[in-house]
Amino acid sequence: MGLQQTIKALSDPIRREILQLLKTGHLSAGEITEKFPVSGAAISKHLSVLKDADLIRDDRQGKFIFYELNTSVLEEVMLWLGGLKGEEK
Amino acid sequence: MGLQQTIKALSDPIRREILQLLKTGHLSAGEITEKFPVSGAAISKHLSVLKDADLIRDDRQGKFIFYELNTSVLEEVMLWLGGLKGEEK
DNA sequence: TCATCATTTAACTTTTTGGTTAAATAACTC
DNA sequence: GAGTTATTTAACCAAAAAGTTAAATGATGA
Repeated sequence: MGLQQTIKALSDPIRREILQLLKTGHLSAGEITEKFPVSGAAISKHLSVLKDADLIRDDRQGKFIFYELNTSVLEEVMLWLGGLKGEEK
Repeated sequence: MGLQQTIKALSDPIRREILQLLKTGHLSAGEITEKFPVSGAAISKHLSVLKDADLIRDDRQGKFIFYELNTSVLEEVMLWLGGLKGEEK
């Protein structure tokens, strides 16, 4: 993990949109797939990138796998950005 | 420009290091190149990615081209990240 | 157990990215 | 103008990323 993995995960527009979708609450892989013009397999890979970066958590409920947002890891990105703008006064 | 271009530019570790180096002040392309184990041409391309994203500005002084940090464009990234963490209260 | 549904994984293709070396530009100095 | 230095651009290559379809996995329910 770490900053590199987080920023890389954030650098794809579909992945960022997925995160935005999850702001409103958890969604299953299928529900997420419906929102994008790409295959379920492609979305599944995006989800695994996000999961590896710990930006989302998964929760299997029977047939479905629900994904939910985890923003805690964004802290490190914010700090790095803040550091760049010299906010150490 | 826009968020996508900014985050993409930030997603490479060498480019992030270049930005950090420029925190202390402007540096020429050659001075930047010295800090990394890759060719000047490779650094030149990184610099052009950063410049296209408006994260740095260049300033030719005779033979040298000096680069300096421009953090203003980071605002948009911060806002996006903030939005994701639901800081609209 | 079999059929079905939700999702992931495998195998493969195309595009993008980051690197290289060599040639082109740009500016200085003699 | 010729030679030198700083940097970029061109042409190319290899590895990584993102997509596809098809096969595999996991869970449900008749």
